[in-house]
Amino acid sequence: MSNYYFNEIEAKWQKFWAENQTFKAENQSDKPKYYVLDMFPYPSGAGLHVGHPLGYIASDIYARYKRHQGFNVLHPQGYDSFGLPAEQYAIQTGQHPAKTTKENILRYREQLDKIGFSFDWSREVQTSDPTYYRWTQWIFIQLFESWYCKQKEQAFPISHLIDIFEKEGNIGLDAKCDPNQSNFTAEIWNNFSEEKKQKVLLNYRLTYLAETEVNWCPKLGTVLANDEIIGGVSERGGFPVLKKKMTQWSMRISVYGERLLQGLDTLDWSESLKETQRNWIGKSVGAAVEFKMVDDKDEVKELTIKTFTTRPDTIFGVTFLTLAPEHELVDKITTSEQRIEVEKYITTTAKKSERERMADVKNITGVFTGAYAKHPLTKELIPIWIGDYVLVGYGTGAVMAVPCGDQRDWDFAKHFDIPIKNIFKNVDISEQAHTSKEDIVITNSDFVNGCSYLDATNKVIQELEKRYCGTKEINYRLRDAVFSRQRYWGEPFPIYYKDGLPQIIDEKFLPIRLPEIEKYLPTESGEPPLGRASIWAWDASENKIVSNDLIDHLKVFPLELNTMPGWAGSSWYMFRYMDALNKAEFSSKEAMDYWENVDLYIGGSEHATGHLLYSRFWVKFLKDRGFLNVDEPFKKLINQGMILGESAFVHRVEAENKLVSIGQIGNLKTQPIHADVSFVNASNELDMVAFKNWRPDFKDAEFITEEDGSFKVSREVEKMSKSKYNVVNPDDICEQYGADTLRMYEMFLGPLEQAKPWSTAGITGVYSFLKKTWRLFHSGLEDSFFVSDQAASKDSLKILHKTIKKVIEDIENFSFNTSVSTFMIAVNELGTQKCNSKEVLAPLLILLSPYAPHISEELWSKLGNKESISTAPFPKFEEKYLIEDVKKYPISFNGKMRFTLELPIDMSKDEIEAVVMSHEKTIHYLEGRTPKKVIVVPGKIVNIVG
RNA sequence: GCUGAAGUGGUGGAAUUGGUAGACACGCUGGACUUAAAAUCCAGUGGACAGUAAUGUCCGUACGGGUUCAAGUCCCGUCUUCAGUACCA
Repeated sequence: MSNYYFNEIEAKWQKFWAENQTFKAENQSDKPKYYVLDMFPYPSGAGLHVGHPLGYIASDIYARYKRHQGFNVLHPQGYDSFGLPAEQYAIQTGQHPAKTTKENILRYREQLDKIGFSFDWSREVQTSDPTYYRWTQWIFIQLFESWYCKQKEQAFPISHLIDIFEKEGNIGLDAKCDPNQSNFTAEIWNNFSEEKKQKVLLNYRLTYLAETEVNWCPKLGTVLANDEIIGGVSERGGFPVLKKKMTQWSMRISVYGERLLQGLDTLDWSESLKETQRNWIGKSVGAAVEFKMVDDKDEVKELTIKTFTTRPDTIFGVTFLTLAPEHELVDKITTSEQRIEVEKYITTTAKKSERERMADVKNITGVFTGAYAKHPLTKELIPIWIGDYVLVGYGTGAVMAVPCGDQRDWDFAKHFDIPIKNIFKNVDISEQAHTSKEDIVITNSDFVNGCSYLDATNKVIQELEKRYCGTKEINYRLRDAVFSRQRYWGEPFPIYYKDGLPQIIDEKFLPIRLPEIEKYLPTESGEPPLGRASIWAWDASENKIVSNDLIDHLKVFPLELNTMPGWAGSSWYMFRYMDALNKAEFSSKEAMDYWENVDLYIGGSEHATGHLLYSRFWVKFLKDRGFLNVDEPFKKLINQGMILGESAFVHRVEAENKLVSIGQIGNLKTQPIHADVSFVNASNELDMVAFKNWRPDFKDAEFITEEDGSFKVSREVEKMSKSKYNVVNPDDICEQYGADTLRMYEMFLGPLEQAKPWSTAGITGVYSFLKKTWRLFHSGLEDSFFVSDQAASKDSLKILHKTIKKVIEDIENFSFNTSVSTFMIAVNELGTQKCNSKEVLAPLLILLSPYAPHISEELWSKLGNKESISTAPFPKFEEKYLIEDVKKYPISFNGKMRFTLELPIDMSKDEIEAVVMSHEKTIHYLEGRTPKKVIVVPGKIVNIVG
């Protein structure tokens, strides 16, 4: 074989790697470990397009590089195979989601295999596989059986909590729980009924059942977590989302808020991603301030309004309070005169959807309750209003309004003609509020007059605490995560109900398998799809019922009918890969002690507030409970940018069956119509016949072409998607140019983290590079394989070591795009030199092999090697090959390079000085500079650059 | 609004600690081979001006300033684009 027949080569080596298990990782090794992970894909029906493998190629290059460097590398792959699309498809077609999922996975695997990844497939996981979700259910049980001790900042087993209750009650206990939990003594606890005890414990468990206001998406028939909603509509499908009260499982992630925030500082993630998580956690430091209610006789009632503020320093500027319309005290405090108006206001706001409320931001609405509260420091009477700019879900649902220091309070006060009190010295607040905290001097404010923001804040909090009407408080925006979905294709909960209270199904019955149902829709009575199943916990593989207690979920004990959300399975999969076949544990201690956590994680940034936050939460929890030994799952994270598609548009003359080439449009009014990109060549010319066959409705259309007879389309960069007909399939590229070309071209497209459009046009550059590489190993005359054993020339060794240096730097910095250029330069130069020395060509192959593994393996074996190139040690860079006898010292005057001095490399500082002196300039060394960099002062400064 | 990232030829993008901007590739132009096309190979390719030419001079990294012998790179200000997020008190 003398030509570069990439198809044969690639098939051959892919088979070789699979048969020899070349990339199988061992859980024990003398080598240092390295764990490279990709975010595992959801196997969608559309298959992979060229954008999907981008991150996988990058991680594969890194994994292969680390193997060459002598690491024991874990580089697994699997599938996040529970999810909505398979279920929507099931609803439409009646096909079981398990079947579609299996087919999609097979298709994915086929496509992935063609690209030549070095995955260890023996560790594959699928989240929808019962042997996997058995452990997802197990983790859920551990969460249910745990509570969070605030004092120790750690989760503990619920049995400890019961001990504490029995001995001390919950008074003085610093635990994170439902804020409405009241206090009890040990005696009271011990006298509680079993049912009451269970209810109390539910308020402490890390996963709990609660009636919460949830984001209900009627079109999808399920609730959504906050991060699954983008701009008021569902992330999947873009359907409207409403607020609805439902009893749901929740995860008490909020108790981990501070640790999730602190942990970010230890991670090697991009600043923007960390910032996104910080914003999502949304820590704000301030004070809780209590305002006591007064009636007409000025007596303090037992009603207290608790507000949260980040600006305690402005407390003397309070001129009113605003409550959220849904605030529980609204009803109690409203005076009879104001009642009708208040109720009217509440009904109108309740009718508004989240979206309308967001769109309505500029419209100021609100109503006076008629009630007053007493200012905790001045004792003045403060009117209480309600307004929908205050959200019930944030802080306490009530704000102390300081119109001089907050723009929304200012707008509200102006609108309703409420007085505005200025407490800032020399600041004009007639046109807008003064919201800056910097350089302010507080005035008009009793004991904090003349103070800065910081002084005033501290003094006010001190005073509030002394008077028992306020404390320093920290608020987080992070909400507990809703964990129930009213869907079929997800993990069933290991839960049944007894007297309306949730009970854990014993571990020995896990996994609780998904039951078979006839239709994947909610029941007629509105229960989730699982309500259609009467027989549960049926082990199809063993063909028996796993637990007699659970035969019939209606008659014996009702089972939980919700399923877990998509992020359940993906929150811990990185640990399953370490020990994927373990039947006794989710992963063995030995395996986890060895692999620890993911050293490099590559995936899209769209998971910033979902997966990447939830998995950190679960890992911290599992660590607390001693099931894990690491605090963070992903040490280093890289977000690969999206590869966009270049859509093609055919222009149709409005209201006519005429298609016009873009050069002929002129003044015609046209509509763009998506054309499949495969009908368009690099010069934007459309294959008219193919287009007509593809869209029979344009069979008789008239084509107005350019003068040369071609028909041109317009182009636009869009997200790659089936509906835009701009999908480029990696299989086609592999077929036409080979996987090695695809891999290198995807890297060459641009920096890994940037979004960039795919353009098949440029691929020939990379392809011809690989052909040139191939030819480097062949003699020109007979075109046969020929590599010489003779020593390499100095020049070619120099090229090799320049390349080694650059490639190592590039891989370490994830600048794979510039590496490709480096290879191209090296191969061109070696070609020019007619270098065929094994001394240079063999190391070059190893350098290339992470990028283009197939061609490297083939040429490597032709060099006479029996072992796979993937075990060869990476070439070491040696400075000596780059050192020349003569070094060039360009000399600049006034910033312009004037001439170059060529001096022996081993010249000392003094000798260089002498030479420069002889150039009739006055010379002066700057202290601390190396001899290579000489600063000379001849009246003007001259600089020699080495 | 806030937070983060970025702005360099026709295009994607290179450029250690400030040191000859535009590497490499696409595209384009010209040439070789070919009946022709494709493929392949070779040369040229930021702009302006001068010169028959080799070449030379000037201008150029979003815009306006500044520091420096020297700025794509450092500092100040402005604009634009992208991403995330938002009545968050």
